[in-house]
Amino acid sequence: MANKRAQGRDDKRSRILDAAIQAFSRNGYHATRISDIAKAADVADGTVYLYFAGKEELLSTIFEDHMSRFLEVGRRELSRIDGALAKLRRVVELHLEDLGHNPELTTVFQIELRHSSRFMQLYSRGQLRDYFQLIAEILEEGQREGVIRAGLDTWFATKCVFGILDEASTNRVLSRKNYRLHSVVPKILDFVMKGLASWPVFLVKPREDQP
Amino acid sequence: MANKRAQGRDDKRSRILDAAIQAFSRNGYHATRISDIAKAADVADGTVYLYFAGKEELLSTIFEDHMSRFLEVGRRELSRIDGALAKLRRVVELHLEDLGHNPELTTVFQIELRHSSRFMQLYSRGQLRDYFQLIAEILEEGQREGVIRAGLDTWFATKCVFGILDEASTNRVLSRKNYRLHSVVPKILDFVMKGLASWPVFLVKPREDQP
Amino acid sequence: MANKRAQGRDDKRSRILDAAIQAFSRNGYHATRISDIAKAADVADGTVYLYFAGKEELLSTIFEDHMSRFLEVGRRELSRIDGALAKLRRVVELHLEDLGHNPELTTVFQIELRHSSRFMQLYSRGQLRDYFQLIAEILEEGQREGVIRAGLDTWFATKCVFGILDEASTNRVLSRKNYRLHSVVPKILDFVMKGLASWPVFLVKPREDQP
Amino acid sequence: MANKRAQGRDDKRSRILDAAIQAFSRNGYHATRISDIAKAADVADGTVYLYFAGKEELLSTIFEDHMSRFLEVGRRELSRIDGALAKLRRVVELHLEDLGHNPELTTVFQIELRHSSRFMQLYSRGQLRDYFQLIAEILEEGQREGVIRAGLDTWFATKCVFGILDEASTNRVLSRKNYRLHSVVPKILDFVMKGLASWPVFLVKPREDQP
DNA sequence: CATGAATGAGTCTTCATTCAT
DNA sequence: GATGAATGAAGACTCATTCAT
Repeated sequence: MANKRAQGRDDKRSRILDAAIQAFSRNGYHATRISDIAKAADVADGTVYLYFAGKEELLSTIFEDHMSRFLEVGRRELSRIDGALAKLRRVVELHLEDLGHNPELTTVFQIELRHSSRFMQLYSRGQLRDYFQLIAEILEEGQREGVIRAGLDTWFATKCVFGILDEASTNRVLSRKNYRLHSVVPKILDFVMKGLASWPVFLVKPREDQP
Repeated sequence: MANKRAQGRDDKRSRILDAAIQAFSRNGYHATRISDIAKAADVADGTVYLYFAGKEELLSTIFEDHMSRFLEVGRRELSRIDGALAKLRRVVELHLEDLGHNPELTTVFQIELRHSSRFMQLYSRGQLRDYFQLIAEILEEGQREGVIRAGLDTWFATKCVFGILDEASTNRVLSRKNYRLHSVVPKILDFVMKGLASWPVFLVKPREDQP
Repeated sequence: MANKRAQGRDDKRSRILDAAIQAFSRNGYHATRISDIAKAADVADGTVYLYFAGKEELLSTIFEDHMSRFLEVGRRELSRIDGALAKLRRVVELHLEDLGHNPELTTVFQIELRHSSRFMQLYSRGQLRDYFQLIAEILEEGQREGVIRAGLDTWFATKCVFGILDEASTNRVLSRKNYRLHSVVPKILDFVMKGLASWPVFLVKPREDQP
Repeated sequence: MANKRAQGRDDKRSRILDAAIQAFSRNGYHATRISDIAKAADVADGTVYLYFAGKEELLSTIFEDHMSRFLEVGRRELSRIDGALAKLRRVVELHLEDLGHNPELTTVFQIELRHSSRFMQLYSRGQLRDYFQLIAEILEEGQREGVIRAGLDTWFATKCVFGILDEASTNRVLSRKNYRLHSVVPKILDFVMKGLASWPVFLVKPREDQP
């Protein structure tokens, strides 16, 4: 009975959260009314406030909940993988796949969340920082393995990698085409690993662009 | 006289636009009221509507105006530069510098603009596409010169480069530190050109990540 | 057992009532939520409705309960006192003391109760009328004793006395100073008995203000 | 033209204020919706906020506006009257008449205003204090003339007089009978001047109630 | 009797936009 | 062209009350 009630609670919370994701992604954060969400979740307007402090918390909860699960899954998977390159590939796949499984969530993350005044806080600390840390550790592992250039500022490189993944995600959302992940992932890895330069550049005048 | 009148118009238009940039960046798009902008521009509320169709157009005009000028300057400068690598370096500099000269504009671009429902349209077409084109042409020129890998999907690579630049801009806005551009630009170029991989990886098994 | 159960009921009822007095006086009737009262009384929200029909009844019950007790005590005490003047003095003392012993109750009576739409009904009938009656009877007794002017409209005079007592109570609440009752009571009696006029006025032209 | 506009402003302000008095007195402060007031004043809801900060300010403005006018008229009239007793009589008349001319205003003052959280501030300072001062000065003048007992605490006596007047006003509102002022005023003056006591009391044992 | 999760009606306030002057 | 007073639609949030357990 207690179980049933607890399930009822979780059930309602989930339904509200799902409805919010749908609504935010379809109509945008500001255009979405609490009453829309409540109606879609089949609860009363006031019920939303039993689970969330307000509209903004709904948005940040969506982010945090999803990010938590993503990080958890990511860490678990990566712990089973050997080799920085293989790990990196998996991260790229997860980043694109994960959001790919829930395109509406992607819209919320890529478009709506950016606007939130709270996003700046979420950005630099909290779970997004954890994600950065996850990537940075892979790069450092790669350096120890020798497959990633020593001397590279791994935190800076992490931001670059994230920028590319983020841009790829945004692209998927905006282009609405069903990007084929299996074709995008290798391209990203190729770029991330080898950059733009053709080898001769390095072989002949490897330090041209370094001061 | 006609000139003077035209200047009067332009003057007012500029003042409104400047006020809008300040206000949007300081308080965010939604928290900014037309009356705030009008007061800061020293015009009546209604006057804003003589120059702009509404609040949203104010935002898109900021984007378009600035992007136009940026592209114009960019194209002019690049036409005087020889060599794809030198051009690429200049683009990176311009991207970061330009927005760097007007940090408030950066905020508007990186945070507020993303939220606009019209941004999706602006993103895929219009001037942002022109900007992508500018970069893509450099990459293609580099391929012809042999300094950039042949066989690289230049449009895809352009998106990657843009993702990195965009992330770098966002970082500057959010970290509020005075990023020293002269230290960031070389790091970006280094990453963009050489990627993550240490050379031995390529020399030993150059196609590991290619299907 | 029935007793115990009844005590349980009364106990809960009392706790709710006490909590309501505290809350109403501290935050005002409208700003007080039923849930505040329930929490302070350590019962569930719904339990409040087992004892009271609603928020409004809580307010009127506070008034009626207290007024009943006040009248009961008042009548008992007065029955043991001889002489209208002594009785009057005791009424003044009781009015100020009683509410004085429970300043929060005073706030509820002086400030919150006035606002109740039901107050108008309570005012003209019910226990407040009983209180008026109590005072009026003293005045009539005084007339029979000869210590109070014959020909005085006792009902009207009662209202005057009440007005003074009420104002004194309000003053105590608002000034938050600890009015010393033993100094206020004689002043009130002095005013009530002798009024403003200096004796010569009466001696020379005693009926100036009478038509 | 400027005049017309200014008139338009004042006109609208007045209409809103009048509508608010009607509405507050008929339905009570809390039950009155801004939209009710706006509709009755024949303006848009938002217009109310161009003239008043909110609902509460509407209430306090009604009080202050009216009290100002009342005090102004009172002071002017009293300056033309000689003798403290005559002045006192006029104050009683004005108090009852003034509110009598606008019974709805009386309801607002006697019932609704008391509930306002701001009333406590208004009570002890501001214009109500000015009113107290007005009465106190008459009493002091009466003491100098010798018609009012020397040694009387005039500030305390003022509160008593006010309490009586206030109670009389409340009575009028609640009883809804058309109190005949010309019969109430003398009764009040009689009570206020002579109190309850029959003369013999004073003549025989004048200080019985003084410590 | 007691609980407290759920309900949903109710409203103040903001502010983009208009238009008479 | 310029003004700024007026408009009125729109919506997040509260909380008294209910009722299934």
